[in-house]
Amino acid sequence: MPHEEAAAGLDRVDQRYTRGRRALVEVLAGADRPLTVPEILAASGSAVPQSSAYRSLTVLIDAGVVRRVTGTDDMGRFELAEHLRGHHHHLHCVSCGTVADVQAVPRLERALAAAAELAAEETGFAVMEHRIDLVGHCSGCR
Amino acid sequence: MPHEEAAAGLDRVDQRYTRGRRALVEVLAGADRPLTVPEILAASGSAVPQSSAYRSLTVLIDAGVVRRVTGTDDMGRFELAEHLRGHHHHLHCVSCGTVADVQAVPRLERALAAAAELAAEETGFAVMEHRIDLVGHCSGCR
DNA sequence: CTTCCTGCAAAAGTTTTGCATTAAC
DNA sequence: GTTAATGCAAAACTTTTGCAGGAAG
Repeated sequence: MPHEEAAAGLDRVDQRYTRGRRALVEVLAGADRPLTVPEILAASGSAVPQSSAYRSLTVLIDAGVVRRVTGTDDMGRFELAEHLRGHHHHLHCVSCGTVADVQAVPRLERALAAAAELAAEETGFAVMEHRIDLVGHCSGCR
Repeated sequence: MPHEEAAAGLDRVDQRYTRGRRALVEVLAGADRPLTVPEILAASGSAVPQSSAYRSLTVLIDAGVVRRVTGTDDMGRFELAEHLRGHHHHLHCVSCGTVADVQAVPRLERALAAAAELAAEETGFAVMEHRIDLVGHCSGCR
């Protein structure tokens, strides 16, 4: 259970670990892929109203507990942050929009880190993280 | 001018290259980064109404002329397809949401292509394209 | 107790759709 | 001339916000 980490993260930004926020973390911890807000609401059994979900997700992102992922459509998808979930990348399905998790490949990670640094130098961009996404058709949509 | 390519692409999917669609292609051809729909509308001087812009962009994507990019926020951003614009990647600014283009690095591209193939084998995903995005703060937001 | 979070409802913003008109071929 | 794209207006959908009530520390 990632509750300790979540509590610690919230504490860092002077936020409380309330019942609603705990429910959100629990839903995300039980998912094997990033979830949309409608999916989160359904999974929590209407224990969390929309507005609180959006507000709490924003807070959790701020606390470094949750990460927002954008797919091929423009619908917010949410997952636990890397230190709670492990480093991985995403497969985006162009037909149904679903995002699936995929394990990171160490060799690729090293190459990427180097390239990101290079790109940062060239552009004056302060790089915080990199993303590699593979886009295509998931097994269900083929 | 990418008009010939656009016309050809539309022809392939039995679509007409109309005045409105030409205007959209022209706006995107003149941009150095992916644009949101509001930005596109502003740039075209209200020559294209919202609904037509969305409808035409969908058609142009279908024709392989335009590509949709998703940033850190959930707002659609559009740019010309790779064969009209050249291969490149994106820098996403987490504070203002702007997406800037960045030239691709050949060495990295090779590593990525190999990794994408590997990931495809492991997951049963039919990979169509890969994306590398760097996320951070742009020079204006630092 | 005091402060912050929640919940409802309504607003704001982007994207989609129906239908009559207009333009493309 | 026929078919398909457009333009307007209004709907649908996700996300944001105001404000009174309730929970957390």
